[in-house]
Amino acid sequence: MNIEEIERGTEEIIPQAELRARLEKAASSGQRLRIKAGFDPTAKDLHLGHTLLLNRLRAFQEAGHEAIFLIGDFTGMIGDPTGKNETRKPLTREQVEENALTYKEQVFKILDPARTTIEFNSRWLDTLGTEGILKLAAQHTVARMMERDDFSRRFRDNQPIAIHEFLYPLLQGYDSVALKADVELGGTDQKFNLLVGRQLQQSYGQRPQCIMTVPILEGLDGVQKMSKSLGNYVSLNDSPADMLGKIMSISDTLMWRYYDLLSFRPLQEIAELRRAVAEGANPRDIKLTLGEEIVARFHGTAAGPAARAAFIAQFAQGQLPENIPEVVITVPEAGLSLAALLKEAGLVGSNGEGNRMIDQKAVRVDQQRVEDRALALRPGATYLLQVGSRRYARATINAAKG
RNA sequence: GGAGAGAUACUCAAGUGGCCAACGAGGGCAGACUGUAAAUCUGCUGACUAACGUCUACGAAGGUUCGAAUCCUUCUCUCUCCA
Repeated sequence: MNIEEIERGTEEIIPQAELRARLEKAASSGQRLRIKAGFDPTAKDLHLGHTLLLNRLRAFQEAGHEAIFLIGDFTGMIGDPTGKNETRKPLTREQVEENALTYKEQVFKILDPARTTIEFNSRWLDTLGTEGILKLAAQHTVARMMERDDFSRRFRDNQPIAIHEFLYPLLQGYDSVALKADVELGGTDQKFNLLVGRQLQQSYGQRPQCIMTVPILEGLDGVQKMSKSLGNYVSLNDSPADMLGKIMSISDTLMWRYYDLLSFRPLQEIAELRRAVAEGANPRDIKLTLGEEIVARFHGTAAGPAARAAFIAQFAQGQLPENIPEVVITVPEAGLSLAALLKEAGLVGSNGEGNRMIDQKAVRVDQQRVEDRALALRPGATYLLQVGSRRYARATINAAKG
């Protein structure tokens, strides 16, 4: 067993000595530890930020332990208030179930199915009942709840805090009781909730879990955390080209952070890459290597080099991308302005935006820049439409038949 | 239960009868420069329109007015203080 591999990329382990002792004991006795990681099915698909946790889970699996992938279908209907400035909108049961399904499909891109148990916390929370809730709520005080940074901050800033939000950490902690978790993983923003789990297990007569936190991955902007709602994320469902493109758009500084947190390369190898850049290697190429590794992880080993080659062809050599969407546009007799065509082709959201893009020299037709709003495209032909450097469409224009 | 404050576009935030499609900042998009970098500079950022202009939008619904984000009424939601 390799403790370094398990602890790699973690932010904090509480208590570290105990975790190591448990791991060693388990290794010698052949016991499988129960490693819990909970996911709130609030988003439809997972992004790279989630994978930090999955990578840790996988590391535990490789050491022979059991990963419990907990889908918070019940708690998802509350919405974890962590890190939010405001109360989250609750999800309906249908939404939660739909999202949970897509989760299942995605996690096995990283996890080993043979050593994974998928759980839904509605299994025990549905039947907890009012009495159970009261008993649970009696285990914690308002003062301790207010220790949590986002609660105290919201309170101080006169932001509303609903009572049910206090229940969230308790229910999450109760999950650990129900699952008899040995270790729970979470982002650093989960530390409070994870600690509540420790305390609750003790209250319910169990050995408290060890907790392990992983850093919050910064999004593509390099400032805010990666999240779907901020739009700065790389989805595991993104196409290879998108995935690589998004990684290429990050800053050089952020690239190293991504290397540290996302790459599976040995730390020594990463240090060598840093040295290469310091000695004059183009950071772009190093970034491509990172992107290639990530693409290969989620789309298969062949996809990585393919995406890299396509990227170089399109952006370094200025060739057209593959897979340009094809659209057929039927033009009414009165004709359509170029802006309207762009809208029909799905490249801009409105005619006004289309005209703005033309004014801003962002529009190309058949690779020729267009600055004239009144340019008319003749029906009966196919044109390559382009807005900016990323939006392409091949539009076949037909005249309406009278 | 009582008293007071507040709700403005993706976010923060100015505007207290016409000059408001709404100052400013952030974000986003585009252009220049590049490595699709980052940083920087410039422009744009409700819809329809070639344009004049029209429509929709300042928590919701009514009302006053030639004219309302702005005034009045009711409602919804939030916060503060007191109980």
